Amino acid sequence: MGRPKTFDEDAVLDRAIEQFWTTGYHAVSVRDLETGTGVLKGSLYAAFGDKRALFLASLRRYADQSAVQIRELLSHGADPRAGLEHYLRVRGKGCTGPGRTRGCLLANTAAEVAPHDPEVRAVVGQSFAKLAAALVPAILDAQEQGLLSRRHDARELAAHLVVLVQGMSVVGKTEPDSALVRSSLRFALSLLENDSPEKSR
Amino acid sequence: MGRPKTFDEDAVLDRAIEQFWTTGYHAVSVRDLETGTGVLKGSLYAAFGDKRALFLASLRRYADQSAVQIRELLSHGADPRAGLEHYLRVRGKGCTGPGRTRGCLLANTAAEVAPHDPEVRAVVGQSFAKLAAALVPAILDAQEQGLLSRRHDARELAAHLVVLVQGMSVVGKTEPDSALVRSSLRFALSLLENDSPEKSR
DNA sequence: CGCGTTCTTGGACGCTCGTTCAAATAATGA
DNA sequence: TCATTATTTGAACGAGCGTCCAAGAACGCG
Repeated sequence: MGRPKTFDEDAVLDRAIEQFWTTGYHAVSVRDLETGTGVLKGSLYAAFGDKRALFLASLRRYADQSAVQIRELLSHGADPRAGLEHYLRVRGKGCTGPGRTRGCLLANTAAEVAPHDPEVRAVVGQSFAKLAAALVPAILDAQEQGLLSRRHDARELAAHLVVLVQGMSVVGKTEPDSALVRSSLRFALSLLENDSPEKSR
Repeated sequence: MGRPKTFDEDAVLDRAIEQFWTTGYHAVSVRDLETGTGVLKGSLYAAFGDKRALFLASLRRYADQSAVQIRELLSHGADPRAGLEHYLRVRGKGCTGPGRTRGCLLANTAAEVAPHDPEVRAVVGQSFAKLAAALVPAILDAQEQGLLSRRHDARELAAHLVVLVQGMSVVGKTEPDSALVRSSLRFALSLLENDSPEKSR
């Protein structure tokens, strides 16, 4: 009953994600969101609440999509080590090149909004923790299969990779094709090479 | 001649740095800067131009201070390797703990402003490049003295550390004492341990 | 065909933003 | 002492912000 909605909420969130991602939370106005999503402000407020609530919904959706994507990327290659390498390569390519200076919405939000909004902070923090948690089993599997050196602790390596990826997404925003990002990516890939003389079990 | 200035421009910049650092560029208003610096807006505009120019001046000052600080930190210990370790430790501690969720102004700016302002982007990008360039000789020295494995290319390791430090400062903004930051720091420190079986020359 | 209900539409509100500027103030040199 | 010059001061401005809401429009149902 009643007049039907003329838009799909998830589709609107996807458009809002794009805007918050490329422009930042404070720099995007509700009028911008109006034209960007194609939904008039009145309807936006009716559907989502206020600007902050719309942002939180967008952020949560982005975080969920990231969690799904990392699982896809990790299961890409022939073995766990190849999955890890693929994840790093995709994340690295994602923040170099023209039009690739948006970085990662989670990193952008961590920098701009997180310290001043506990709810936002929780979403971003938990998302980072989830990313790291998703890397750990891949690392352990690779180590058990003798594809990856046991020199490093799996949890520490996972944390390191998460922090590194966020760093790449931030440093990459200063240049369309950052030499720093490319070099640090190459270094990270070298960490995944099994240069240990140990045998697999 | 004329009425003398009642404030020191550098001191005002230091206060402005604090505000932009903790609150972000867009979220700080000129009224905030007025109260924060103790200088009325009319004088701020007379001395620095507009808000963006004041921000750029603050950012450049911060970047200069960072360049000085990294040299101090690197020359801290007994040898180049100890200097690198000290640099990492200080940067790591700097983004964990209560009241330490401001991160790094350069990283914050890279995330929030850099993509939309070429001049800002240049300052931040060059600053990152300078940090990496400052790390290279320390790494090379440590390798030549047999204190650091030659397994890794010095330039790549330097880039990696810069990106990692920026990543720590971003991830650290989501928690007062981030386990991810601590773990990734521990991992980075393990990279600096000379576990290579090679002899120094 | 009304009736109830839900969503859309866009004008309006109060507020704060960044910026400007004329008047007031405090120093200098003659 | 007084004209000159540089700085301070705070009121004022237009623009844009986020938010609200009354009126209109589109549906299902009896």
